[in-house]
Amino acid sequence: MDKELTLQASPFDLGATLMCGQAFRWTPLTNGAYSGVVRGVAAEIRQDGKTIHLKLHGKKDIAESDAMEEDFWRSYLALDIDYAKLHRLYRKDPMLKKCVDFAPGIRVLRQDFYETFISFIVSQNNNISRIRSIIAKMCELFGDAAGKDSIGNTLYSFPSAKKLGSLTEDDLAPLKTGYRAPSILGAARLVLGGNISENELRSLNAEDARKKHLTVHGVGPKVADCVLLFGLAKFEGFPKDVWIKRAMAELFPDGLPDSIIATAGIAQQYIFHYMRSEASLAKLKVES
DNA sequence: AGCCAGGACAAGT
DNA sequence: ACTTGTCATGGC
Repeated sequence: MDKELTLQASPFDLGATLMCGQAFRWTPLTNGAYSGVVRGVAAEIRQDGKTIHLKLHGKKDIAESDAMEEDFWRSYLALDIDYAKLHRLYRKDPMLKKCVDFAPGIRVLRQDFYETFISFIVSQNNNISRIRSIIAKMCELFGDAAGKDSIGNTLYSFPSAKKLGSLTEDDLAPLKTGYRAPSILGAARLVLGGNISENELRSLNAEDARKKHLTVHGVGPKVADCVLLFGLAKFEGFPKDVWIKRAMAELFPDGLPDSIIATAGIAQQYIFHYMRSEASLAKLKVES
């Protein structure tokens, strides 16, 4: 089944939102669109001003999935959240204003819990480029063909917990995930066995959901907060990776205002993107 | 060619 | 409760 949708979004920056490091499965095409697979649905998405165009392809088994529906994508892209209001709050702090103003169109996506859980276990002590390539290969080897993008590349779904959990470390070897391999398999098996349950986690408050995550081997404070934020839409999650630690030390020595605690993770994404962008600009300057 | 990366963990203070 | 060494791999 194929379907096209349009959505209205403002403020919104599709490219920055998909490529800022919160999601690893969107690929820029030469025509300015991005291709990816979300819940088994092969999608191509592009932005034209305030309009978002979506081309969806769902094979028979998922043609009835809610991921083929407009409401799903409105939620996925966080278009139901009043970002203008959040921006007004964040801009009360001068440094946070600077971060927001650098890329105000970034939104925190509501991604699939299980995919986020596995993906951020892969992410530990790893760089975004390599995380993307590892996950791409994982999907190619163990996922299912979900469709093709407009230039003919086959798009693969994220492998199910059932599939991933049935693998051995030898099976995973081609991914070169190093010491993370046991954690990846273990996490998939926890989901498969119901010990880690999306429904249960959603019913918990952020603090308890975080504690639950910390019981999983390979999941520490940073990954736990990424899953809370990106996979469970618990916006209190505030992942502290090396960039954020650097930003807190250099840009926010007095900490962040208490007023943002409930949505700290959304603010975090502006800080993260600002910090990484500033660093790459500085590097360019040195090399010239 | 090294340094670094959306870190976690165990062992040691 | 904090600090430190170690871990596999490849991007840059």
